[in-house]
Amino acid sequence: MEQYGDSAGPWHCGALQTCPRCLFANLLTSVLATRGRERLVRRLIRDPSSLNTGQTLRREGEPFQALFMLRSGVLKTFVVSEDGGEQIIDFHFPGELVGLSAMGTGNHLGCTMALSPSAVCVIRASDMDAVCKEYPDVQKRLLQLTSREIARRERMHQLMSGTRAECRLAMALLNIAERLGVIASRGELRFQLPMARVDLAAYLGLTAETTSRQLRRWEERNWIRTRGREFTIRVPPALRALAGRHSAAEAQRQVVNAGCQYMP
Amino acid sequence: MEQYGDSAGPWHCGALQTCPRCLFANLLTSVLATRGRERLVRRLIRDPSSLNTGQTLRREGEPFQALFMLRSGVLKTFVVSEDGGEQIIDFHFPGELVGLSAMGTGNHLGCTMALSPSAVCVIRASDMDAVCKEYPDVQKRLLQLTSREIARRERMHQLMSGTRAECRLAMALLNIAERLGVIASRGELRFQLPMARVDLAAYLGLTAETTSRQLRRWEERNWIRTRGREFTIRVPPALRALAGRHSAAEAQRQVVNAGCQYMP
DNA sequence: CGATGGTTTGACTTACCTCAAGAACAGTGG
DNA sequence: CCACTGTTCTTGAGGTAAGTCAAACCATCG
Repeated sequence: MEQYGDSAGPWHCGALQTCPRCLFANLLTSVLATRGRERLVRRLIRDPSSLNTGQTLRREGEPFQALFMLRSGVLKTFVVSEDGGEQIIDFHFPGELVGLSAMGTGNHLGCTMALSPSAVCVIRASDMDAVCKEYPDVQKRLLQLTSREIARRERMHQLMSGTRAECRLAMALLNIAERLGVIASRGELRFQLPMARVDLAAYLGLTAETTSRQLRRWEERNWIRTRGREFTIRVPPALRALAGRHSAAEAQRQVVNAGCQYMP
Repeated sequence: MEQYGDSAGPWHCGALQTCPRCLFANLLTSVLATRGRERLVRRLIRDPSSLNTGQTLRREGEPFQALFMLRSGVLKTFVVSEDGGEQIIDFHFPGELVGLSAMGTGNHLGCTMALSPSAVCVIRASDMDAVCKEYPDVQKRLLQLTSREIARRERMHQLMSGTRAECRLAMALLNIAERLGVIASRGELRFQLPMARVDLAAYLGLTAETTSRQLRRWEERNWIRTRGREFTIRVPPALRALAGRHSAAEAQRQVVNAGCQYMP
């Protein structure tokens, strides 16, 4: 594995250096030989740059001009409703591509802001276009990623349509841990919650109070441990059970009795 | 405008005939000359086919093998949770592409079922792959559509994170009317609700009872008129107001004071 | 040190869910 | 055509989870 920049976390890497986990891993993997990739990266990443906490990456309604690959830090995308309340559409974690939803419509739905000091690679739309035209495989990979984003949002919808606050919160915490790349040690998941409770609540369609109370209830049961934003999920299976493992292959087979006529 | 097949609705068209509103409009528009398009369509649409109410197009977890373009009818995609309850991920309306979310992961998240007699164009993944390789512009268009799907889901998330049942329902009804292609006559929107109340409720994370009660409340105020599945939105602006027009450009500007450093 | 913004906690209210029973409706078969 | 069954939709009564308002608490930072 290549050498990273200084120690701002596992995802952080030097300015114009090759970036195996971010861009390479997600966009160019198995597309080109190493030599070609490096050249391509130089062409795509024009302005590797950084944001301070609270700085915005883009505003609502702005025209789509670039994709962003988040290297380090965490972002949130939100819209502000008439009454002034924020509705959080999504969080963004290191290694994720930001702005995919704006490619189609041509402008951004919400405002994206840094929740912590963050570094992004800026991939201009025009550059991306040119590269895609030249290397169809890159475009195909981009299509795959975009499709996967829909799948992620579909699962999110599933989560949100579960009425109970418990479920939403449980699932959200597990999801965040996963996207942070947290690895279990002795069965526990330890991580820093990257956003304020209010944000987490707004994301889930809850209030900060309910969130807080729910967390305390779990803490009493020793399922989790919180100290400020320091989180430990001590019994991940408990939360997973709450989140409602929606596989249910058997139950489904009982309900759906009609045959599928296209997929033999 | 070209001649359609028999009168199964505005979207319905003959079997292997050119299909200006469905596939052409969405996937091949402004890509190729008319001659080329027709040939391409023949290559892509292998099995135009139909489903009866209750038949499934695909099951949960099945591998991705084809995209579907819905010509007529309405579909729902859902997963069944452990307790046996359906969670509805999405509805699909004529002219829409079904299965985009499975391209990336390689298999389908939920089960897709017809809510009314439906007709679909089947576009095999292998065919699509080949055509995309040959015509990069087609792939680009597909990417755009996929991206737009994310945007749609993001708005959906926004809707779901609004806690109130009122908002969700209002927004959902307007959304359905829009996707059905309903045009206002004398300011009113009349249409057949294509799904059962239970389904609508499951989609929104509500119960059928709350849905029913909410509708009655609106009916008392003369905002809507329902007779079974026959719907009339008599005062669309009223519902739109409830749905919470989340533009709020001014409010946003107050909240977000940090400058945007990438988009001049 | 006080100011600030995030977090917790409490008391109260309300919106929504649950359960249960009718009412409307469609399809079926006599 | 009319009882039938089953399904969907409505309506009601009652309980509970989650929202609201308000105050106390707790870090962080100037």
